[in-house]
Amino acid sequence: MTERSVAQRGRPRSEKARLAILAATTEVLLERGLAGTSMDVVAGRAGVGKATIYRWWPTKEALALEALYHSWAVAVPDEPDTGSLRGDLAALLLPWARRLRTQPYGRIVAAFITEAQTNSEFEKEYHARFVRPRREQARAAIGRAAVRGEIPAGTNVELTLDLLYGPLYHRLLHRHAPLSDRFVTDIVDAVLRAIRPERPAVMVRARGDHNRVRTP
Amino acid sequence: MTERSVAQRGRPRSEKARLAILAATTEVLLERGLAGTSMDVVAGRAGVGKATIYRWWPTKEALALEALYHSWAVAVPDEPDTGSLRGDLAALLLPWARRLRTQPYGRIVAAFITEAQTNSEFEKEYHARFVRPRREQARAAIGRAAVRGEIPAGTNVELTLDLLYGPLYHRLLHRHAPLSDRFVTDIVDAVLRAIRPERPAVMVRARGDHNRVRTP
DNA sequence: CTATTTACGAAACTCATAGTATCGTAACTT
DNA sequence: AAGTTACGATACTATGAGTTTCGTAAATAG
Repeated sequence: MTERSVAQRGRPRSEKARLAILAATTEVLLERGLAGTSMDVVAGRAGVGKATIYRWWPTKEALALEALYHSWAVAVPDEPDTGSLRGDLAALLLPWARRLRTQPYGRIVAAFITEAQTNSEFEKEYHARFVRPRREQARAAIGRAAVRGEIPAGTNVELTLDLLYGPLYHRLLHRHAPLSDRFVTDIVDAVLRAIRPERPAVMVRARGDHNRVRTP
Repeated sequence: MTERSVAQRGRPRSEKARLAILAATTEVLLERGLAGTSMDVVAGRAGVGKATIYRWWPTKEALALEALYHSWAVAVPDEPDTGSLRGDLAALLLPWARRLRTQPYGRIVAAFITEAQTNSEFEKEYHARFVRPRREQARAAIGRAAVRGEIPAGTNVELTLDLLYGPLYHRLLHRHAPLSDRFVTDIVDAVLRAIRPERPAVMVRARGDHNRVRTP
């Protein structure tokens, strides 16, 4: 989408302007939310002309999406394999929850979700950048747990993912209670109890790791 | 907020106009979403002047909130007591999920959630009308189950509520999968497994009702 | 019946902002 | 040096939320 052919003819795109625009956008987004972010303010703060922004991003929403994605692109945990599903899920969800509560990201995410309801191009990008990767990581962790025999082979994976992420988004968006570490681990524990084999083997709770649980 | 003193002096408020405004608003909301709903169109379709709308509602968002609430105010199940937590929760969640999938309510709810992030007056109203009542009903069902001994007395109720509603909102808003009846009952079953006593008594799955489970 | 009060529909208005168009200039390739 | 593309600045268009004005309608008070 922002690709350029190798052999370019005229003046090359200014990388400095590009980064300034992304940084200014994230800044204003965090200060005022998406609706409160005006393109004139972004252009002014980035020290560029509005036309320069619109040459590379079709809409304010597309710019905002890429800006937030860019600002989050630092330090992605990437597939922690702790040996237990509990550890893997905590490793995925805890850092995410921690970042979410450092700044008012909730209203930006809410605005993205709202935009995605009406703008299918935006929806595609939003899912590709913010939703699918996280689900894939959790799906992989669940897959490893199934291979280890830690959970039944027939586990409903899609349901499990929704049970994990649903409550997190719920609190992020409805703000009826904090996204605390405790909340995250409570969700993980609850989901593990829900999908664990019916007749729990000997292993019943150690609150630490549990290795190898055989399902009948 | 729309209250009037008993002894009124001038021309009384037109109930006909009020209902026409609410109906037109819901109609346009469903057709175009909140962002696509213009006050001129609502006024035109309701056959009223814009000033009449703004005399009774402070903003478009406040009007939209009341309009959707009003359109949903018909047929509220109200505290089903089926005798089992599973039955009670299904009775609460299934009709809601069914209504949500009959029309594009998701984008309206998304817009409400987004507005609530920035407008605290709106947030208060949104919670009072759309969030709190449903949570209260589910909380009551969980309370009855605890009294019956169906679930442990120490159950984390807030967590349980988020485990129930979170996944539903998640699919409503992210639209990665349908809000099917099956999904709803799967959530309920999973949550019941999660909060059921550790050492499951004899009762292990009947997919029907299960009455009275004694916790050690 | 008349005066007073409040609501009404219509229409013109203000103001903010997303997105476009124009312009003169800068930075690159051939 | 010529051609091409990007740049910042600025003026512009279009849309829509919310306000104001106006003449009129529906009620109450005396």
